[in-house]
Amino acid sequence: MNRLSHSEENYLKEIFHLSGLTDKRVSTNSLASRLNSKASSITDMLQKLSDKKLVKYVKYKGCDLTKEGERIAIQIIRKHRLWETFLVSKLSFGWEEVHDVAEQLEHIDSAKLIDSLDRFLNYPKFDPHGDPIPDKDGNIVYRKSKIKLIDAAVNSRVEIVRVNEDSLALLKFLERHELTLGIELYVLEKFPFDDSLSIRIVGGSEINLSKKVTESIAVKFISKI
Amino acid sequence: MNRLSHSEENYLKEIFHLSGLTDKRVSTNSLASRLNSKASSITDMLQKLSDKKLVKYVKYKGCDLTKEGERIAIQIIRKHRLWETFLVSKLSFGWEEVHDVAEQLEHIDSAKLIDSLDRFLNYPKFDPHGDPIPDKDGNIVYRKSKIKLIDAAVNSRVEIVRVNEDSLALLKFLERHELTLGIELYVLEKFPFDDSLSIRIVGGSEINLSKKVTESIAVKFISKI
DNA sequence: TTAAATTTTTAGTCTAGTCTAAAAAAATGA
DNA sequence: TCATTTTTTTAGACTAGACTAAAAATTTAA
Ligand SMILES: [Mn+2]
Ligand SMILES: [Mn+2]
Ligand SMILES: [Mn+2]
Ligand SMILES: [Mn+2]
Repeated sequence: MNRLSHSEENYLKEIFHLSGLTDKRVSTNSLASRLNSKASSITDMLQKLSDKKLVKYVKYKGCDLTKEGERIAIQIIRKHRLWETFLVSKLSFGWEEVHDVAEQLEHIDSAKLIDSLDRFLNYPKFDPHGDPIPDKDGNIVYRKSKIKLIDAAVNSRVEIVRVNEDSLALLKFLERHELTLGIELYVLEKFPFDDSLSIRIVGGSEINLSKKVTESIAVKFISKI
Repeated sequence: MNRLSHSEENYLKEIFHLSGLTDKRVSTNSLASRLNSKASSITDMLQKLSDKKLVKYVKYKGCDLTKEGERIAIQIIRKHRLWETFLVSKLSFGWEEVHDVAEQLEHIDSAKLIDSLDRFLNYPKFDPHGDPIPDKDGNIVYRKSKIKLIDAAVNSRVEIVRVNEDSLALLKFLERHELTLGIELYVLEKFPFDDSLSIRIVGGSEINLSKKVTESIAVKFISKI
């Protein structure tokens, strides 16, 4: 297979992410908004990727990845997450600073480089936001029994295992309030009025979190309190 | 200044290298052959870079860099050489494996990344081939009193301080014969017939080196023997 | 000094990736 | 159901960066 352009790689990656969420066909418009481009551009590219047998595309019916397309998408995600991990753990970047650089680094084409980096980092399983890092062969081990904080039961003790990396502002907010990976929380009370949630950081202070925040944090259950 | 394309950055870098050698105007054809493209493409790009005030271009008279063009070229070279150093010293790449990957990595746009990398590597002065690494401000400290092996005097002891990285085959040849940076040699005899040169590695074996090889190695004088 | 060779530029074409505007298909809902 | 709205595709245009072929300028050398 010929080398793909950055643009083609970004399409494959985004199709993977979108179809992972819904586990079905990805619409032209949803891609357009994620890729910050116009629907007509998406249609063009889907036709090209379809010719290359990387996506299954049916006019007016959206697309999904072929086996080969998925393989490539996963390798790009692997690179993205390994680079993010490198930036945080070796170069002392903050977790809110790594995504944009990783968007560039993920397109570097060298199997030897990425496998050496993986070894250098000691084969990390998760990136700085708690997302799983696919291995060399494309296997992804998803964390089992992980729920959104918004769905956690009142009076439970939980640990933050993953945050949504899409928003810079969210990551800064979380950092500011010490809501980082591995931190444990008590879920105190839910407020139906605005769907906010009060938590207490174990050994720390009480905070009221908005729906927008509690939807973006994933936790694992530790115990009842 | 707007972000430059990979192609524009490669032009600037190559103009810098070519004008460094001759310290005068760079011809269209010399650029074409170094960049593996056609003279007409070079002309187009030079006109564009001239509009952007990155090169001084006079029709039919070649070009050279403006202050700003040179500044950018040096930053790209800094990135290239820091990445090569990273690959060799942290990821155990061989010195013949790093150039192609660095050609990609040099275009990653993040001042924070490159300055962190510099610190992580402990501010290296030279890359794996012995070329100087420009600092953050673009200062380049060239090694003083460095001569080509071909010009070294018979009966002198010298140390290898730099090799030409352009040819993969050369780097492999040198590796194979233990002719790496820091290695010391006795210059034994010159053979006018084919301009070859016999050397002995200090504590090692005698080797006859072709003109092509001795032109591509730079050494520093240690002592008479 | 001028004719021939070489180098460089111009003119025109191509592809990738994007866009806008218009047309067509699909989904919605009264 | 069928008219309206929404989504998607097509048609046509643009830009960056490359190419080939032909024209123009420069250099070489007889
Ligand atoms: Mn990311
Ligand atoms: Mn991440
Ligand atoms: Mn190099
Ligand atoms: Mn080098």
